[in-house]
Amino acid sequence: MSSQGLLEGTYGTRMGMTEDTLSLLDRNRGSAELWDMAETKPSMEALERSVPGLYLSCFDMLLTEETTWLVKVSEAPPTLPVPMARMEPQEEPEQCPVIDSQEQGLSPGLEGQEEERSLEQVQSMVVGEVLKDIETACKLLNITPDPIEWSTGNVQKWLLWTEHLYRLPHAGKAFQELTGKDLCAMSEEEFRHRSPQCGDTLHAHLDIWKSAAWMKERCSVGETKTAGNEELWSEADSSCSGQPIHLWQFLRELLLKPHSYGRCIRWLNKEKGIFKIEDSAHVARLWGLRKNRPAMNYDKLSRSIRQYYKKGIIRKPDVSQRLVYQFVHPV
DNA sequence: GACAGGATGTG
DNA sequence: CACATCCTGTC
Repeated sequence: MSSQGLLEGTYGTRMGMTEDTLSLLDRNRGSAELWDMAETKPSMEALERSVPGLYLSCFDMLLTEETTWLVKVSEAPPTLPVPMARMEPQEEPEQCPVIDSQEQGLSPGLEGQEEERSLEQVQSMVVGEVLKDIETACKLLNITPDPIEWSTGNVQKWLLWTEHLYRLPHAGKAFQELTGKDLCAMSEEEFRHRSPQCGDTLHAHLDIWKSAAWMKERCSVGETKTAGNEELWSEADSSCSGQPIHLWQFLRELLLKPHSYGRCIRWLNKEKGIFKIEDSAHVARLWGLRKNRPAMNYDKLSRSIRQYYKKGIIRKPDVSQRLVYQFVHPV
């Protein structure tokens, strides 16, 4: 089968598939209460924990529950729930011997591992494609990937785009005068209230955008891209020790991973503990992300660093330079 | 924009 | 207590 044929087949079945997979996503609304909480109080503490879980479980469901479905419709390859049908032609059904052998019950011992590995591959590919498609949409619409930053105009653009992509009835009016922040704080319930026909669908799509923005922030420095999934979660090392992370610990963490963060913070003299913040805005954004402080900036971060002067944790080096600090007790 | 540090509020 | 936020002022 030619990729042309695949494309057509995909396109033809897109609507049905989309609805199916979206309703799947909807069943995963376990975290909905958390969003509701965020609505009453914009402290989005629960967000950090809920989003990655939601994100992973979304694709988890796609990749587990739907596996048989994925295999069986190999004549008419499936679409994924997000605008990423374009990736399909690259993945011809003939290219999946693993899944085929599974269908025929071959080598049951290898099956599990092989399946797991191929699922992982598919998963990271899916994540990558989602991010890519969001990026494309952003360029096209001239909006930022993070919904929280959207103006009312941006929200309308996104609505038009999503409606167009999924042939949804126009619901822009129901969401007029809402900013991205408003939208992000809304529960699925409210979405449906404003648009009974497609509120849930829109809410599900917004969730994906939110998760993608979250992911992107986590690995935006460097070209970690999709491959760095494992590294992303192991990054929680010092923060999972229980207590909330301190700023100086966080800075140490970043300095420990020059591969990921070397562009925004690096050692000038590791032995003496002297480091330089190369991209103040970016470091501040990462700190804000870690602490769930969207309004964090370098002005505030540096004020916190200055509090360390008195405590003897961080100081200015003997020859004071812009954006250069020194740990008083280097490791 | 970086930097210094006071004042005040918060979980 | 460890910031987060805001602010005045200097370089």
